[in-house]
Amino acid sequence: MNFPCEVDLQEQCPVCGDKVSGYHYGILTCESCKGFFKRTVQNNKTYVCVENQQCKIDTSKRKRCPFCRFQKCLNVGMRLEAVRADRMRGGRNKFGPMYKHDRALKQQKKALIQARRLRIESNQKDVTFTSNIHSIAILHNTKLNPNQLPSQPCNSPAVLQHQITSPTNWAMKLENCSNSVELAALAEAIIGPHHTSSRSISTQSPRIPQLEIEFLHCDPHDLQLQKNIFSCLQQEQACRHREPSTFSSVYVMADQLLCSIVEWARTSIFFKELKVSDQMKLLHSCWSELLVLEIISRQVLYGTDGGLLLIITDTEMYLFSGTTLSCVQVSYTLNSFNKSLKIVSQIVLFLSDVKELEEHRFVESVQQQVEGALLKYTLASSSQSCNRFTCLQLYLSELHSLSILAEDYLYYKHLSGEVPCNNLLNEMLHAKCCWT
DNA sequence: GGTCAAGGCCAA
DNA sequence: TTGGCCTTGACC
Repeated sequence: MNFPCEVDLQEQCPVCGDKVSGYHYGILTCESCKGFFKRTVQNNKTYVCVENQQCKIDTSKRKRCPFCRFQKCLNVGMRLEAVRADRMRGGRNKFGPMYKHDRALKQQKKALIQARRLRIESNQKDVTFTSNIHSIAILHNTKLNPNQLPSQPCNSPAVLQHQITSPTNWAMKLENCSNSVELAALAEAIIGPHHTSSRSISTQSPRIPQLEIEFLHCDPHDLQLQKNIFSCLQQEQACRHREPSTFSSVYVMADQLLCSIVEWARTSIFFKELKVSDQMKLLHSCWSELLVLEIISRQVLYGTDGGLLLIITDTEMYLFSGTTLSCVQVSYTLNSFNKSLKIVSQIVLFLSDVKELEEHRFVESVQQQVEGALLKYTLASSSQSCNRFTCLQLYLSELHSLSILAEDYLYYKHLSGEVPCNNLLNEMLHAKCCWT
């Protein structure tokens, strides 16, 4: 992952990049842009751009074009209604709770970055890979097989060989895709063409373990996803000349879910506006969180009673009950938010603290808009919305922890070569391998 | 009483 | 006109 050596705690004004002095008119800005926005609104000023209305605004050029500066103020989220018509001084306005939640979220974000950095440092200090590996499994009334726990050190010849013969670079292909159709074509190229249109899944597909069938039935509306998964499983069976193992089946499903997540992201509001390079950086940073959220969401929406459970364990088998409990809590909490799950996904997508984004200010303003949207949704949907909003933020932290466990386990499987080849999940894990 | 986001003031 | 600093006052 792309982590800077030092997290920049000094906020920059999203309009001009100057030092932020506090919340002003809805967002964090510098004193200069605060004053500029206030004067413009209070005095009903109108400006004209002598260029093409796309002037660059930074600390040195912000005085040159007030038109573009004011447009940028509005674009990054400064609120006209926060300027008081009666010019009353002092006091608080209606944005107070929003500022409070935004601060809490930023604090949480910093804590997450810190935790992630500590974890990476901890991983780097470990001599063997098995000392801190965690396991993730999708179970259905079964227990984890102790044999599934890692036993191979990461610097073994087999692992090194696997790293050398890594799959083709999916990221480069993604960069060349300009729309969802091309992306779907790429996904098909990665997983192989599916022939389910002329065949009956029930008669022609490989023998799939019961738990995977139940998993597929979790989302009866997602037929295309089911077809893709069956197609991949058929291909996996043909390649290995035997039935896919339970783990391979789960891996294929996770990979296909990941493909659908990427497709959703690339066509979603805000994200599609970003440059492809920024899209890739964000996705590389949060794919595992989105994947875990997707799995939990499907569990909540389609299989809450006696269905599949996402269970996280440590290497010590008997320690997993506590984490399991928290995972179930996440599910039930998210259940009450099921209509806003895509907003939650947007938060995860844009919450990633990725440095060196070309459009980092746009991403920051989107973060605020998405958080605002979720707050509005919770305010409109429940009298206890403030508690729910705070709760959700806490569970986002839990989601992040779960995703780290999932990544670790899949990463180990990736290194040990136990996974199906040539897929998106492998590419993400291979990228992780290069970054850490 | 402290905090902090409003508006106001004024030198450059 | 700008932008740094000051004053104000609701909220905690």
